[in-house]
Amino acid sequence: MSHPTIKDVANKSGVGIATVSRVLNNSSQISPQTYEKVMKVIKELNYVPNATGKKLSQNRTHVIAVIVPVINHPYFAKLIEEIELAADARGYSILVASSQHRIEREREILKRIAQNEADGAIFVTHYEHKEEEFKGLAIVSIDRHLGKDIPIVTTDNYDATKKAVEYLINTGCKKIAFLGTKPSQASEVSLRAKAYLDTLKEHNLEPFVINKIVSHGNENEVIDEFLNKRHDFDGVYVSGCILANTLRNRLEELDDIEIPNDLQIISYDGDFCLNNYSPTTTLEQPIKDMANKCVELLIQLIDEEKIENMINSFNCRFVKGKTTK
Amino acid sequence: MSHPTIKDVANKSGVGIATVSRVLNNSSQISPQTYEKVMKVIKELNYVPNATGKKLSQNRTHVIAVIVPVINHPYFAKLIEEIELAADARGYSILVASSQHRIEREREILKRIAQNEADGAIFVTHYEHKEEEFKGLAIVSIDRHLGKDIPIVTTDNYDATKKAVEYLINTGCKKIAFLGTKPSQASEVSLRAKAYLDTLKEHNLEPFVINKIVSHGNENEVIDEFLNKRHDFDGVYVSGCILANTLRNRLEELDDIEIPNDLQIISYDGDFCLNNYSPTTTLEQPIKDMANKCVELLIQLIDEEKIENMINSFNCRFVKGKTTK
DNA sequence: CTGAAAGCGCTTACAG
DNA sequence: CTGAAAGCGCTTACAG
Repeated sequence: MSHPTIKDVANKSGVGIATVSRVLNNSSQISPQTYEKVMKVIKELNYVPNATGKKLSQNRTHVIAVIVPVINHPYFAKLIEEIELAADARGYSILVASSQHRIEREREILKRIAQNEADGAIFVTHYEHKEEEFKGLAIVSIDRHLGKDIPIVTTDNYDATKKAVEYLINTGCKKIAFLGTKPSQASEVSLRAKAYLDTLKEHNLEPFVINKIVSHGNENEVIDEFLNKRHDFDGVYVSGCILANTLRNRLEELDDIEIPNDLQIISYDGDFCLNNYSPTTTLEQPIKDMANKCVELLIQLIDEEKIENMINSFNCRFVKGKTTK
Repeated sequence: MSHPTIKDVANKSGVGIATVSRVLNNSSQISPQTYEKVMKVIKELNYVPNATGKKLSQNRTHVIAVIVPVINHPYFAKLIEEIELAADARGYSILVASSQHRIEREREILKRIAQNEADGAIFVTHYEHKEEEFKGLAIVSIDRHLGKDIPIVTTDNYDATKKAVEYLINTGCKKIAFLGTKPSQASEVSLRAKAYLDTLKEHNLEPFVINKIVSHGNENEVIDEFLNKRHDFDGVYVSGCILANTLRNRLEELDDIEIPNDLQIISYDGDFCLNNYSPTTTLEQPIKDMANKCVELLIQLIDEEKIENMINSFNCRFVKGKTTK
């Protein structure tokens, strides 16, 4: 027999399949003799339990879906990695799917969850969904308010940004730009632009905002616009890691601007440009903690436990790099 | 009823469950009246078939596992993304797991496949496995020879490298270094160093190799060693994208070397440093084609079809950037 | 401590 | 074209 089943083990051990199941799961007291006997046969037969049978009988897949716009993006890749580790530690596997910025793909994936491909999902979306699309599904959202029953994990976009902008001001910046790739839907991320505007207003400085809806891969559009309109900025707040890296690379080409003396840069997200020797000053999202929280919340949802906080905001860490004074 | 089953649909439609199943799968001729009747009830009940039931009865999960050393690495993130798209196009979902450079984790994941969490796996490993560990599993390997029954997808490491080194020589380089993060096990990747050595020998040039076993995140060790020992190199072949990016960032700090005039650089993999305006000259792996081939081969294996070629080597594309003359 | 039986939600010969 | 029944490989009350 190529793939022995629990029945084969039971027969060969001379016990019932229920007993084999109990041995496998340590689910109740088993006499030592029985235990040994069954274990021996399991080894002899090289028996491996079939997860699908278990899933069906338990109505639980122990799979978490992770839905992101794209996989090949340093922030999402890191997020997926940390979610995988957190999930694995709790006995869950992850199913990864990318929406590729297409809402129909997101719907397709949500459907798979309704079909019990996974017990629930951690969802990063930039699209508008009706709350009813999530009905009956266990979902945790990152950065987006998706509905009142859907917990959200995010960062202190407003406070961290305010602190960053104040840092630029305190180190002498007079003319500070905001560069961002605007989310297409209302998201916590929008608070970054708000914090920037509020802070500049408090200090009587004139704002300059470029905040475009742009897909990953086209970040240069934002930078182009900035470089074209650039007058005499001495500070720039950049709303994401790719933008920051793109900006830095572009400025290096120009050769006439020295960082941080002529221009200071602070980015959101963290520094993913792999440049250990000249890191960007950044508001680093605690991705590992966020991933852990996502998994924890999702499993609570799956287990129908009560969720304490529907909004879970993590503090970014201000990490001084070489792009600020 | 919160989650109607096929039985509920059958009862309400006044047909047998087999008929509902046939409607769902278009698996045989159905009278139009029956079809309409059943479809109507499916909609009324908002019925969604349960994938686990299907998996158990068909003994097929339609899930592919992707096992990589780390997820948060531009090459692997891109690979995962392309595999997901290729798999999705064929009706498969992907389960992603990272070994985190630990062989025990790889074994854990292989076990999950034996447990039918997935129908098979696309496997990138740097570790030594016994061929019997893969027995009975549908596995496709990238870059590594894992056993005679395991198809492998790779690139023309030798030829592409030879061409790159010759390019450096033809553009005037006299002293060319090889920088690499050596795979800990025999892998097609090792052919890069061989090609480098052979080519230098042919041209009577003296080789200089730094090829260390180094995990992702510690690529600086290689670069450090190179910068310390650096004498008067005018060319460097770098065996991977992270190394290339690290090297370039480090050299920028030094300020006394102009690229490509003083030093030319060519890397393997492709250019993942997100620097559109000053890309690295690179031997770009056709990751999309490779991903497609992996999925195609794996599904053939799962379907127990005959595999034509056990070794599938793709040609890298020489992409001229700004780091060579 | 243990076993027989029902059940999880599907698919698929088989018979009609 | 359709239905009853067996089967996929487990778990879990229930009874002992």
